[in-house]
Amino acid sequence: MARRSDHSREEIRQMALGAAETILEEEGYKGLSTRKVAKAIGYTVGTLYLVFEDQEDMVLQINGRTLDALYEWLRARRGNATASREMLLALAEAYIAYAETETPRWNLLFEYIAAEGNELPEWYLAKLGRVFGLVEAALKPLADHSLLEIQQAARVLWASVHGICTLKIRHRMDLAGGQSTDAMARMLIDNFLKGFQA
Amino acid sequence: MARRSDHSREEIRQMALGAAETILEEEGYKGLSTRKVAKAIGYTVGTLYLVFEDQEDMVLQINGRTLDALYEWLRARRGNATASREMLLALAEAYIAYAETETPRWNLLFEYIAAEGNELPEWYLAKLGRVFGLVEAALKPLADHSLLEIQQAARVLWASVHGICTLKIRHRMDLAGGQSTDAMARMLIDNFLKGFQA
DNA sequence: CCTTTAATTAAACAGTGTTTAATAATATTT
DNA sequence: AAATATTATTAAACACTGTTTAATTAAAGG
Repeated sequence: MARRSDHSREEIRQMALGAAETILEEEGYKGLSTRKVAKAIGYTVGTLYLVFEDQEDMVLQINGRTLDALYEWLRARRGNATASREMLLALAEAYIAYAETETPRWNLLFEYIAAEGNELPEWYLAKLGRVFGLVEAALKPLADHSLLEIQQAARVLWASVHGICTLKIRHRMDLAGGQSTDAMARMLIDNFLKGFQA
Repeated sequence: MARRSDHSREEIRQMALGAAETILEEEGYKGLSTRKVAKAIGYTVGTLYLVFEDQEDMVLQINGRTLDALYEWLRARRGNATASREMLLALAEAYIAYAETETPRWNLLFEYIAAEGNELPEWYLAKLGRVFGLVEAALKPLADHSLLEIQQAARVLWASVHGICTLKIRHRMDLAGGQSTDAMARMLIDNFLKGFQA
């Protein structure tokens, strides 16, 4: 067959991404394959290569949608506290909850490692920046710091929460003295903020 | 052929792990395959399955050796400062340096995700605990805290440094306001400690 | 109606992890 | 020493994987 045009390219792209997300959820990120995605949308692998450069590109586009979803998830859960501390705690808990709820998608977010030299595309960095922005916004009330300092603190804090989340989800912290991930994030934020505001 | 017994099982295991590490270094963790390892040591895949349960088991054993190497690396570089801050900074910088120097091996350390339910084996958790122990030791001089508090702080701090390292190496922080990873770790440790000691 | 265009597929290639039965070199027993 | 039992090792198969290719076929343009 040829030129069925049952669906536009954009439609196929969206269908593929949707199908990939379903497979991801059901079989984990190692169960994701081009053939499965193609079959799920009633096409062949060849068609996928009309819409994605290669599998890495597909993963990157899934990750783009995940970043959007994560942004909305965090925004909906950050609360409306005026105090930095409360908002940061809410963001951290929301981030951890997202990782626990959507573990395979969250894993895929970090599975993709830009191969030597080929950096992440602009549109992807923009989505990433939007997420960081939420943390920056929460830190803004601390007026006695420059914008740069706040940007940097946001990155440090966010990366740290992410690290706690990672080690917990990958079972790297099943050792003695086990606190909950939330408690660890709280310990981090409380102590960091005390130091940052001093 | 059969029963050559050129090498004992244990010898084959060691040879395989060594070969795997070389491949890892040269081709990254996606270039690692059972067939390549087998070929490198002059055997066939079948022989590998006499020595490893499956590829996941092989990865876990590589990771075990990486944890040992990391432990020695950190121990050799932590310095002999009496102050917690200086030792923690040295540890953090050493950890980041290790990740940058041995990126593929370090990546593999977190690529292995225990499949639903099957937890990490005891011997692996022990090796992990030994690494955490270095951080705990650095925090011990802060006498005004219980052992439990120190254990918890060690985990929080270590996870946080790891998070910074991850986001940097996976290019998730190529955004405005770029500080060096070391500077971020310093910011983290300084602020956290100020809060923790208060 | 015929020709051009391009969407779609089937098939191939080279690789992967893993399992199987066959092979051949060593131990053990006779 | 010869025959037998054992087992290390391999070759081949199976069912996958990502990716590329040429062939097909439906629709668009003239």
